[in-house]
Amino acid sequence: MARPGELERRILDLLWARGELSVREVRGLLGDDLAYTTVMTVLDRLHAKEAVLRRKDGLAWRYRPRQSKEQALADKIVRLVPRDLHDASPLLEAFLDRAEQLDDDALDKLEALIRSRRKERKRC
Amino acid sequence: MARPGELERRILDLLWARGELSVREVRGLLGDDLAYTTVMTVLDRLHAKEAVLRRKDGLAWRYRPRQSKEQALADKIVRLVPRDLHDASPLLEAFLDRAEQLDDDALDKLEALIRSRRKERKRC
DNA sequence: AAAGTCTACGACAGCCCGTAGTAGCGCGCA
DNA sequence: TGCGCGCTACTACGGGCTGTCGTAGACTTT
Repeated sequence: MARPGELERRILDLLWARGELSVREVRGLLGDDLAYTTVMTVLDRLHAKEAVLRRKDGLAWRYRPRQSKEQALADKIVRLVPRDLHDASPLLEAFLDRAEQLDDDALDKLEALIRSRRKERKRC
Repeated sequence: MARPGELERRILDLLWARGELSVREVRGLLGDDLAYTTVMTVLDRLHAKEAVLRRKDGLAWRYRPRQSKEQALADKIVRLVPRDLHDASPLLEAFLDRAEQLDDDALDKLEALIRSRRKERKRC
């Protein structure tokens, strides 16, 4: 086994890439020769954790992500950040570090977001 | 038990607050009535994971964080964010959306980072 | 009715973490 | 000089999470 959670992550990635998949489809896309029930179990657990939604399609369930990859990631990060964090810059730098591709457009958008954030804050 | 890792986190927080502590000191500051060896085991595991450094002081070890709280957080985030993240704006948007903790100060810093990003970009 | 497809449920192993006991080592004190 | 105290190293156990799968039953299709 690689790091724990690896299989769950790979399956989630497939769902993010494809939108909605059945157990059989996920199993095929994974390519490893996992047992059908292995994939089913993982999807079932993801559903129990409310990481994915599912909908009946005939006999079978079809699974889809509950939230976008970005939202999921942002949630994880928010859960990681302690409320008493005093200096946020290392955190923000870590973000921007990862984002080589931030073009001017994206930077504009972010600034706009910050401004609207400020306004909102003032109102409350 | 609360969430797994809880005790480790509390102990790390103590080290970040106090700088350097012995097992006995940590145990006292925790306040729970944990066995001495419980605290020792956790510190030992943190050391094995290289989350803390230690130095002999007479018979005993004294433990201190390997990195600042902010750096540790940034590292965790970097590990969480995939390297193939092409467009960071959705993520940052999602983050700004979720992060009620971000105070004005943090927003200022983010703006400053964006500005310096812009400048850097122009230069290249 | 038989064969195939799905699901629900149970199971087991391995890792991580909280929690703790035991054994042994070194130092200072009676 | 030997004893007790403090500290460490090692071992252990239980519970939760994850990867992995088997079995049993239900429904569909042929």
